[in-house]
Formats: sequence, structure tokens, C-alpha cells
Amino acid sequence: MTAEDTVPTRLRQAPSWLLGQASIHGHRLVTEHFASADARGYHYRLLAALQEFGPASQAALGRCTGVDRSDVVAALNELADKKFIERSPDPADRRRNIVTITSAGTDHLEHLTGVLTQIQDALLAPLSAAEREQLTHLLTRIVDHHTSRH
Amino acid sequence: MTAEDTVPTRLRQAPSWLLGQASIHGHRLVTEHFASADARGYHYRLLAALQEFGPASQAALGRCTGVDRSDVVAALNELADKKFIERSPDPADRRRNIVTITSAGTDHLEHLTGVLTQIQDALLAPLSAAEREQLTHLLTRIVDHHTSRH
DNA sequence: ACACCAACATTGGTGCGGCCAACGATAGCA
DNA sequence: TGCTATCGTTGGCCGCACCAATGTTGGTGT
Repeated sequence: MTAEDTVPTRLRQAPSWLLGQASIHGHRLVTEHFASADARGYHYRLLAALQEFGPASQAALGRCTGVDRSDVVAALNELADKKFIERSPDPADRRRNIVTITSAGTDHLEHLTGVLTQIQDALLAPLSAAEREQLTHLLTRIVDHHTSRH
Repeated sequence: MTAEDTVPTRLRQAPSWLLGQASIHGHRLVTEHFASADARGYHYRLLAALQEFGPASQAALGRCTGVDRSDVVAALNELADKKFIERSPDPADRRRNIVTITSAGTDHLEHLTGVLTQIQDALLAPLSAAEREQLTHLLTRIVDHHTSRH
């Protein structure tokens, strides 16, 4: 086999590749651990937003979590099935649903947050505390740049 | 709207979230720019491996690029349609296909590499050269940790 | 020589996550 | 009054990472 299990140099040097690979490992950790808790990424995003900002419309939830409107519907259906959120019509604007997190939902969110903390530790295992902060800072700047720039 | 377009703190602080978001922006850039060149990520990975390591079997290609065997088949079909690679049976091992990059394929790879360089620049725009190196280093360590650990 | 297991290419299917297009209903504004 | 925008919802698409099964072929142990 001419090609050992070595990543081609062209790839290994590209930040976009490294970013993608690192994010894949993170994503796998999240998926696996969340699956054990009968959850997935979208659930956490929505619950976190509801807990922090209080009851909100589905469109607002989608906007602040970066989840598409149509995907918000599906995720909220799943969360509603598990009694983690409740939908009620907005009396002030009959187009809107007001989404509220239940106490069971808050508990679930708290649990998932714990799980997520463990995940971060597994993901960043080879890095020191200072390096983790460095990485967070660099990534934040990239993300901010690409979101504020609309 | 109680929730403005602000990302919940719980998310904003999680490195896995930042990694995912940054990788999404990178991925979008790659997808868009590569689409203009009638290519996608898998194509580049495979062509890069072929160029660097020479003719190889599909299984070997999949292993060193991190692409699943079954997905290698599909991607190579696409590349073969465009005459960028050629499949020939391995006389020494009739289970194997020997995949070879054509000169058109090399040209295409070279072109895509140029495109990719531009992408890196757009992706890391807010970072200085030193910071880019820092980021690359940190990411490399994470990726290495999660791949060498099998 | 034989049985057995491992590796190969291929098919087909799953799931998540990020998208887009369209629809009917409603709100706000000209 | 219309025009436009927003909202929830349905349904679909694509990329990428996976898994399972199949038939073929190689290599090994006995």
C-alpha cells in the first residue's frame, strides 16, 4: 500500500481541515453523550435559549440559536413530547407561539449542561487551561467576525 | 421578543460550540468555492492523497483521508466521470482497484489548492499570522490526540 | 487440499445538521 | 384597502459521517 494511514500534507496544513476534524470529534462526543441522555444538539440549544431569555417565539429561538425555523418546529415537537417545553398561542400576536420551558425541561437542561462540561474536558484533554482559553479566544474572534459581518 | 439575536451564554462558552460554528463557516466557504469549481470536499481529499502517495487502492485512500469506504466509491465515480482519476484492477491482488490520478486530475487538484488557499484567508481574516499559527498548533494537538488514541 | 478468516469494492440505508421553497394565516403599514 | 413582512408548518435537498450486508478474493492454519 503506497498510501499508509497518513493524512496528505495538503490537508494537514489547511486550518479549515483541522477545524473540521476537531469539530467532528467534538460533534461525535456530543452526539454520543447526548444520545445516552436521549437528547441531541438542537434540544440543548433551544432549552439553553429558553432558560436564559425566558419564553420566546419559535422564530426568535431559531434566530438566536442558529437553527432554521423549520428545524425548530421538529425539535420543539420532540421536546414537547417529553414535556420539556410547552407551546401556547400568543394573545398579542396570533401568528406566534409562545414557547415556555417546563421545570422538567430546566432539570433536563441542567443535566445536559453537566454532560457537556465533561465533553469539553474530553475534547480539550491535551490542552492546558491557558491553552484552552487561548483557543476559545481565537475561535470566538473567528465566529464573531463571520456572524457580525452578517 | 424576549430573545434578541444573542447566542445563549451556555453555548457561547462551550468550546465544542465555537469549534462547530467556526467549522461551519469554514465548511460553507469550502462548499461554495468548490461548487464553483464543480467539486466538493471529498474530491479534494482523495485527489490530494493520490497526488502525494501515488496510485493506491480505494481502501487505502479511505483510510488516509478519513472517508468511509462506501463514500470513497461514490466520490471516485464522480471523479472518474470527469476523467480526473482512473480505476484499474490490481494484477497482484484481484480484490483491489488501483486508482490513478490523471494529468487533468492533477491540474484540477492544483486549481482547487489555489481556491483553498483563498478560503483559509477568508476564514482566518481576523487573525494575525502569529495567531493563525497558534490556532493551527492547538487544533493539530487536539486532532492528533483524538486520532492517535485510535 | 481444505476450511476459515480477513480484506476488498460495492450497494443501500441511517442520522444529524445546515439549508431552501412554499403555504396559509396574521400583523403592520402605505 | 391593498401591499408587504412575519410566523408556524410541511416537505424536500445536500454534505458528511456512519453502519450492515454481499460476493469476491487472499492468506493462513491444519
